[in-house]
Amino acid sequence: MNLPKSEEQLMQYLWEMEKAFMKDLIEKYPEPKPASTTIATLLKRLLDKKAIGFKKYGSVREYFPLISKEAYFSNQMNGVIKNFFNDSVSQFASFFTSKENLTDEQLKELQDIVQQQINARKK
Amino acid sequence: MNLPKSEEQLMQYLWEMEKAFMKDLIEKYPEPKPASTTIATLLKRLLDKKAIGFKKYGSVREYFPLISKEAYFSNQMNGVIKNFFNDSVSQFASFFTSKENLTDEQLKELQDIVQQQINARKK
DNA sequence: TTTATTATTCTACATTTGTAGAATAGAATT
DNA sequence: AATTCTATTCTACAAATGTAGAATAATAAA
Repeated sequence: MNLPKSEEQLMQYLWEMEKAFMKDLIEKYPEPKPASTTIATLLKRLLDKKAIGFKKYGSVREYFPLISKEAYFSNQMNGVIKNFFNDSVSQFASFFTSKENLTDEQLKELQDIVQQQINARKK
Repeated sequence: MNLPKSEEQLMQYLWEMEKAFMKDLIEKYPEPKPASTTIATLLKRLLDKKAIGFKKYGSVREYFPLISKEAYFSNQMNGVIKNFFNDSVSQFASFFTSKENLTDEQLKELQDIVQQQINARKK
């Protein structure tokens, strides 16, 4: 699933809120907000793609994501890693740690995170 | 600079080759290759966007990237990190190490990479 | 119940993207 | 020189995307 920018943005809000009525979503947008019909269109397109679902409360719909942020993101990353680092995760990691402007603290954090992960696995 | 898939693919080849004549690019594509005019169109669009340039050899053009793979990729990543991890690199790293299906070896590699990076910095 | 408000669907339309045929120009080959 | 091949530009067009007005339905407020 690869969503266009505008829909991804909306998903972002929805992931954040977990579930929301249209009006809540509209509120999320910063000024200048898009027309409400624009948002309605996006919701409809996302429904068609089965990226979101809704539960009816009377006649009002409460929307919620059908694909998790994790799954979606993971998918995006795989694409990036495949395309830019011919599928080598470590090549990616290497690039990431050196080129991405990580501060020393962040690098240290990363070290901890990796260590934790390693510990968590050897059980 | 955010390029559409088809152009990104072409850039990918060009980054790999560093510089290339149109025919070399065509060769890069796997079967079924797109029509040569399709590639020509993409080259033109990339020229318009100033993502690539060319040097003339007689009447033949040798194309080359004007934006580096590093810069482009870095930009992509920043977008992803900003959108998905509200700008927190470590939050990203954490997600990456746990959710991305890293093998134990890859995780170890990552550990080394981080260590190296840390060493490289404390001069 | 009349009116104003909100949510949804439909329709519309300009851009952007993916793809490629037609036309043209220069270069290589016969 | 005539023919063929290659690169490039132009034009074209369908599909996807970004955006929103018009119409309609359902609800809430006057």
